Amino acid sequence: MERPLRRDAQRNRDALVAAAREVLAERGLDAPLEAVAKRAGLAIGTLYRHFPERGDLIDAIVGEKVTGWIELAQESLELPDPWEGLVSFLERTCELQSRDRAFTELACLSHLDDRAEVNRLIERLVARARRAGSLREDVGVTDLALFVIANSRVAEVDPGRWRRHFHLMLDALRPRSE
Amino acid sequence: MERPLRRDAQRNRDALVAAAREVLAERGLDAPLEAVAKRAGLAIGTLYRHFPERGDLIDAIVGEKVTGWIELAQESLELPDPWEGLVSFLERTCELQSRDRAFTELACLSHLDDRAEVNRLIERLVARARRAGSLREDVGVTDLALFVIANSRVAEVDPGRWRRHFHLMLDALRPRSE
DNA sequence: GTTAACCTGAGGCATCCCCTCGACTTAAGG
DNA sequence: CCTTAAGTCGAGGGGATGCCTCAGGTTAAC
Repeated sequence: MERPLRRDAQRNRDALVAAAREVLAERGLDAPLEAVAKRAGLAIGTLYRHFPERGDLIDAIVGEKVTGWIELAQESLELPDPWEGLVSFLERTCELQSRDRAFTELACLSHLDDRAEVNRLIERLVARARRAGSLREDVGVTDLALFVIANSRVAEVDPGRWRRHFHLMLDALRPRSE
Repeated sequence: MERPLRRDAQRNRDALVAAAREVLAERGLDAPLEAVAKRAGLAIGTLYRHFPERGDLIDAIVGEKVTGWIELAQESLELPDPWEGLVSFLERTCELQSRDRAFTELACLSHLDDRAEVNRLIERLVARARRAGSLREDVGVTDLALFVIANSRVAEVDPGRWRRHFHLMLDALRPRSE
């Protein structure tokens, strides 16, 4: 049923996806599709041939990013030390934000269904860290969300300094008396 | 030389400035001027009669906001307790951000000349708090700027919770051992 | 060589915001 | 009142930007 794409068509399709990754990272989820085509060195018509609806291309990229984020959370859960696990997740999330505007948008500004999955994992990261006494007792998932949201602007405005801010915030998460 | 405005003209001019305050607070510094006219219940032509260049109206509002911010810093410096002074400044700044998008933009995203004045005052707030031992030694003006920048996004995305985030951040500013 | 698949990019459409200007309205002074 | 200069109105011209289509030229594949 599914005829394979002609070789050049396949190459172009791949180029479009790669270009979309770059452009969305730079300009966010509603970057103009013409910028994507241009980056891929193709005409806008070609883009529409492969992805007739705006959603098609964007969805592909968003899917990738969400999957990547979920994997990140899972890997962090597998780290033996609970505190390190939590820090690893937060730090790498913040780093993604500093380099990928589209990721930032879906991480803190949108309300995807897929976020539910990540939220569950974050809850486990938090519960584990708290049980180990590494996290302030009154800090919950919501607070970490605020944390990530806060970083999104810092990373945007001053990409060279988000890490400094990040470490200050981490200090706020530790229990008061050691 | 300066004929006074006709009474209705003066009333309209005032209405425009008031409308601009509201609209800029809601939509940021580059809100469409037509929204301002509409809010004032006037036609766009009237707005242009009073403020022939875009800058004229915006500048008036920006001026107000900067002045207000400087006054806030001065008041905070006059509080007897250094830590309270710093907190007061930060908290009221964050609160302004939560209600005024134009303020947010000029407070963390732009590079006005007038910011110099505020920066000097902030430096004094910081120096004073540190001398009193209320502030972590390694925290400087830059860190507070990041703090304010961070809040701007939190206040935008989740206006009901910026205060919670604010208090967590304050904890990060205190010296480690009490 | 044939042909179906593919590529191209100018251009029509829509949205948004800028600002102007000629016709109309009204405050203010006599 | 009446005059008139000051003020108001809002349709509309102009420029950006982005979406998407389609007629005509190109090329992979057999």
